[in-house]
Amino acid sequence: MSLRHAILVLLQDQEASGYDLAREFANSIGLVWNATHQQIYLELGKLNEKDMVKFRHIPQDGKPDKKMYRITEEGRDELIRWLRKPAAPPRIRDAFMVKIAGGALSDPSSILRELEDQADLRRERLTTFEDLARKLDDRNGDKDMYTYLTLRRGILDQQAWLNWAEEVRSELRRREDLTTSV
Amino acid sequence: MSLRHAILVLLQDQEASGYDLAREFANSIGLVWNATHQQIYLELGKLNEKDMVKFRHIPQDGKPDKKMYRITEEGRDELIRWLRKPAAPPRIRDAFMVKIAGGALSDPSSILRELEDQADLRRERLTTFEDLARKLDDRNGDKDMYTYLTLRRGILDQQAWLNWAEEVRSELRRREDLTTSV
DNA sequence: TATTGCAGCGCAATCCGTTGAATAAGTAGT
DNA sequence: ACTACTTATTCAACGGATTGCGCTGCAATA
Repeated sequence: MSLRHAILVLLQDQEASGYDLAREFANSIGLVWNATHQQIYLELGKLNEKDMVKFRHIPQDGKPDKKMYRITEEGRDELIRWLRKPAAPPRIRDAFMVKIAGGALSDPSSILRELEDQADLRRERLTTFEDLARKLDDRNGDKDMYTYLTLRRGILDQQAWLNWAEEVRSELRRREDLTTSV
Repeated sequence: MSLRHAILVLLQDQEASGYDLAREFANSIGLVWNATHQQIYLELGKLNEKDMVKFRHIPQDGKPDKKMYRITEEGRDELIRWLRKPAAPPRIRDAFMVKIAGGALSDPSSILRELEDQADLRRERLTTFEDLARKLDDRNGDKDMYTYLTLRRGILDQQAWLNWAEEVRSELRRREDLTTSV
């Protein structure tokens, strides 16, 4: 239940609209916490009711009005309270891995096909993370260090995944060799 | 929404009770898909209504009766249909990482403390996965290969995490040196 | 001119998931 | 004798999340 806290973390640095936050969830924080715009707008409403954020109306011409949210004292208190207590380990729910575990039902070629699709995705992520990390390489402020470490987490994760994919390929090839040589 | 399919994968090999499945979710498949027993019982109920599984009553003396579930033709069809269509990439929701991203608010020492707790957990998982993988090292059947690959995924994942933790430690130390030398 | 996309917000229905508890009887340990 | 754990299933309540839909209006593109 910490979409809430992810939002508060983002609002710490700057005032932002729901839309802004949704974009950041699609990029930076999305690395560690996913959320859609509906969820975000809903949560902002709740946070507002609890006085953890407040907003000002910004009328815009042409575009619809927007609400620029900022964190309040109560919000910051809540965030700090949350930071203090230990986080539950993330629960894992990886559909693709379920497929692998039940792989004996599929044929190897279709597994390999999907593996490559997933690998493309990971490679893409890897390069974007690496680019972002390179820009932060002269990390000075505390804040930069923590975003750098967050990115490093993403990078190591993608690399581990890609290494695993390599193992899958060679195992499946090994198996093919065994069966065709019979 | 593929708790369903994870269950079907497990039922493929053997008839099992909800309780059995819950245990397997706590171990083997839990590596890639987490679920509690309540969820499993509920899902078994739904699967039964849709005729994707059926069960027989086993009265037991001493222990309460159990329901042994097995997969049906419809269940197998559904599973195969699902295996064919591409899996959505898993959504990431890692509370601890949210803390890191907002780390500038905490003090480094409390971050390090929690890091070590999480690292303990990962190390523990790593050794259990490695033990299981060693037992499968003469992997022959297709099925064994896929469980082996699943385990490898878990192993590489834990290792990547622990390597990252090492980076966090040295970064935080570096930072401490900088600030204390001022 | 029609379509697509972006910026910006929201509601409603439903589904999924979590928490917490209840029941029931055996077994193992202090 | 008391406690705690294991086997085995189920229910109720709540809150979180997802899916699908709706609105406005500008800018760009085909």
